[in-house]
Amino acid sequence: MFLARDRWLCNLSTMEKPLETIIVDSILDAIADQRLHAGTKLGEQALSDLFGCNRAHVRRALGTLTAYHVVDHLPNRGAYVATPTPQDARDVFQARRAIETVICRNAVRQATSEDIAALRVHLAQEALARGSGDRSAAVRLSRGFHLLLGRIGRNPVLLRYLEELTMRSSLIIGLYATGHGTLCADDEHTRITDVIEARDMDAAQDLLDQHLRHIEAGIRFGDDAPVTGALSMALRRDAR
Amino acid sequence: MFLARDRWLCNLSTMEKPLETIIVDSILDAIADQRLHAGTKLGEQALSDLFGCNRAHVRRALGTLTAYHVVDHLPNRGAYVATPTPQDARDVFQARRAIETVICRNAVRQATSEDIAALRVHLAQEALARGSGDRSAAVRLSRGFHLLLGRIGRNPVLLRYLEELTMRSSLIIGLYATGHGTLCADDEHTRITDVIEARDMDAAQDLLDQHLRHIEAGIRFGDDAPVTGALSMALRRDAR
DNA sequence: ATAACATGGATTGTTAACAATCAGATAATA
DNA sequence: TATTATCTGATTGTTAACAATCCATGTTAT
Repeated sequence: MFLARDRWLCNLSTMEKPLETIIVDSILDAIADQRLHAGTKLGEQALSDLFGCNRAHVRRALGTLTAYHVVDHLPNRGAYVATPTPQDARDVFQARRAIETVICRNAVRQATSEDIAALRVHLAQEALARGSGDRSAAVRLSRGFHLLLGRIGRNPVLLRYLEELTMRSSLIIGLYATGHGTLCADDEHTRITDVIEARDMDAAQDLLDQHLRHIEAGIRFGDDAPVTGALSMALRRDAR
Repeated sequence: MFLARDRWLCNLSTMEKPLETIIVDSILDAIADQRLHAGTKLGEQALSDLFGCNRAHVRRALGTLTAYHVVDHLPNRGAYVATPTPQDARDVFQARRAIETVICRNAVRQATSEDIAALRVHLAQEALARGSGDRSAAVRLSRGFHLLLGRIGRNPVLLRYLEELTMRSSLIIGLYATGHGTLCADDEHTRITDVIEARDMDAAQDLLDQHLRHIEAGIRFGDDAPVTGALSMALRRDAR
């Protein structure tokens, strides 16, 4: 009895996450922030050195990232940050429309006043980042808005898919987005929030659908080779 | 040169899948067929003996199954076939409606005559299984119909989610389904196929949505403790 | 008799050494 | 010179031994 309680307090105090989760989240954040570009190799040794841990842990982390389809795993060759094709991009955005419209309806139905307040706070942060011209922050916060909506919707299944899809979207945008394009139509997030607060379910669904179509339309495919990372797919023989 | 070609031919002839995939698919099939019930422990030693392989392989297979949310992994305690709660069930079916309605529209748009033929063949098999009263075959084939639809829709992202959701649905139905309930409204599959062949997108979407609602309605929650497996959660101290 | 406490066996988690494979560089040959 | 063959260093994949944890049984004390 005492022992169990002590261990519980200990876990609470140190609050140590499982090591694998730390690695996964670090890589995911680096990709979302576009500090890790598509095609860069994720060597096991390099990562285990970086995180000061065993190679087996890195290996498991890369496994879950592969399951997320955010890294490609080539047998006997290693793990690379995925390089989504234009068709991948279309599929991802269609899936996003399917899932996020439902999430949006859930959000309208279940949003508390605290939820609305959280959305407002987030919108302010987005405006700030936009004002300071911080591109990677803008991309990260844009994703954050959609994730926040997903959390408000309170369907863990849909939320998990949304996490994966927004991650892949970050990769896609990093690869294909135009420089000054309609990347993050800022006020659209604001209007969506307004409509959610007004409890207009259909309007919210329509606005979100249009929002996603705008983002997808702001991506230009196929013009030239996508921008890949330092140790990139372009350097590998099978990527030509 | 010769060596490479020989190895290729060898791989083609034996067609040996990666070992981990075999384990995952075996367990998945056993769950879909309801030969593995919710709550049964999946011991690493037992599985490595069963598949005649290393424990590390089993460990990775259990990892991907955990990612699918089809097994729960309790640290230092092992892996157990997941026991979805009624709330899980509602979330899963809402996600299915969100995804499968879009898949259905894709199917109407892209179905070839071969696709329709494949659907008809599948319907015949379903009718056969129903006639012979083979319950587990009926469940498996019912899932197969939805997966076939997903393949016809030709969106790999949505298809992957559908695979996971139908798997979890099999678990849910095994746990909560009523004995003689409206488990698999057989003719609904037929009507959906008809409407797809007639290229009526809206009708197909509506029919599929209703079909999923019927399945969900045929599940009774909360009456008494769900039916768990031999070495079940019910036997474990924290499951009471 | 019941509750707290130790002990043994089994199971999971971790680590490091070993084997297999691949990419790049060097050398050989036409 | 261009092409092929071979070799080497590095990286990934596999295996088995070791450590830590948990569950169940049996013991002791109140």
